[in-house]
Amino acid sequence: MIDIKALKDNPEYRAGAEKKGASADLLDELVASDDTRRSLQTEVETLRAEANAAAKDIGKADPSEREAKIAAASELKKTLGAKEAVYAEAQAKVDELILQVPNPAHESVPVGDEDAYEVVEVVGEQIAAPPMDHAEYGHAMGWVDTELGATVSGSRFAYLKGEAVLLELALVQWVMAKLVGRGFNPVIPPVLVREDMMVDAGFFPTDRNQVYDITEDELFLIGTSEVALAGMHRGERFEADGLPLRYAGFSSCFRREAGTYGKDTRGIFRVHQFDKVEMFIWSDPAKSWEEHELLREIEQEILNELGFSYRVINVASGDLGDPAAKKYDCEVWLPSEGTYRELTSCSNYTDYSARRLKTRVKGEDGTALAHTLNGTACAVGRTLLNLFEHYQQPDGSFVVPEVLQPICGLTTIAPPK
RNA sequence: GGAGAGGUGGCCGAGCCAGGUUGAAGGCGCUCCCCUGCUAAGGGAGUAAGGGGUUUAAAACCUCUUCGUGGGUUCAAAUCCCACCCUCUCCGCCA
Repeated sequence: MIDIKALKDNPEYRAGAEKKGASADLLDELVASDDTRRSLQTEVETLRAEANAAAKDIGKADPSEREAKIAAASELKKTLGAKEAVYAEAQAKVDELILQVPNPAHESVPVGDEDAYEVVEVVGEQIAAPPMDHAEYGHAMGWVDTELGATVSGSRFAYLKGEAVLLELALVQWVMAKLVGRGFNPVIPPVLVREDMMVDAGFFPTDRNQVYDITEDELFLIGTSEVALAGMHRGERFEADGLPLRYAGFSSCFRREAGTYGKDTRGIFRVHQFDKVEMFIWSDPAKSWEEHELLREIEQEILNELGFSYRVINVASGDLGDPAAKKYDCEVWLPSEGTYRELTSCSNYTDYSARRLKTRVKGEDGTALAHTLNGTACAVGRTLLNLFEHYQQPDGSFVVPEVLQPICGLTTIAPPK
């Protein structure tokens, strides 16, 4: 949720929202309806103050005067009720409009649609495709069984088997240890959450059709542990010197992938269920941009140590999504497709999410909304399939990345028979 | 799943049965001041959050909302009624 006051008073803030595609008409209408709302609020509150005073007066009044005073107060209540109805309408109008306004983009975000991204850094070479693409290789090695997954659960589900499981566990262990070393608190959150949590985390109503709904129990499967991590400090007020708070959540993630029929159908690139280590930071508003760079640095360090070729892009304003003021995507070179594909990303939501979560920071100049940031440390499934291509040898054998070897106890894995 | 108890300010905890000077006693903590050679102890004052308005250099002031959440009754609700959520204890079941 955005800051209406800033929208009204701060031209830069407004420009940032327009950069994200919010129309001038929408913004004008929001500001105007908020003005109306506030003047109605004053009227309602004045009436309410009168009614409160009248009620107190009755409590103190002599019994003989009570009846007349009660009658008068009763009339006042009717007037108040009518005004309240008008106010409620004005409030509803503002609520409806404000949810349509995205978090203003940071000044460093390139303006434009999806293709207007800015390449921040390119690491490694665009290596040639190995004999088998990730899907073929996963199947040949007996690591990924999408057919069985489809039989048991439907399309976009898979069984992960054999050494791939050991690789996954090693990846998670390695990444978690790294994050703990960076001051992150490890968390395994619930994967089922209530509706209000989905709303507060900013996923409902916009992404409702992407989320699995457990109707019977009124619970929803999270698409990322970000949802549950955001819930850890709802309504709290931090001391500024207690920040930043950094969490590393590990969970399975569930996505309906509605509207992606025919897209990325090979292997486990796009599946309904995958595991992910997610970073989440509660920051002092004054320091969130430093934290954002930290997230990028960690993501790059992970990619570097896994030996991937990749590039980092500064995502363009039109492709940011509502909550992010700025987002970096780390796209790994996928040789079989001859292109860079997104593996991790990190965003600064500034106060957009915290406003709904009501999470504040008490600092020297009073309280302010906290800033929240999140970033992928390791999307396990996609990392694995990138490893399948980067570490596949010409003879079909697989060399385990050095950093994972001591954890999973494997060095090379024999080619498929 | 069955039975019971309970959710009040940063924390503990009264108030609820008998609705009205209770935004909430008391205590702890915290802040400031006094006292004290240091420390400890003692004395005094202050101390909820959020929204809106007026004004200011800053402050101050007015007002609304909030006693788990959402409704209801009433001139008036922490207090009465309804629904929901959560926590705890006991029983049952169970990785």
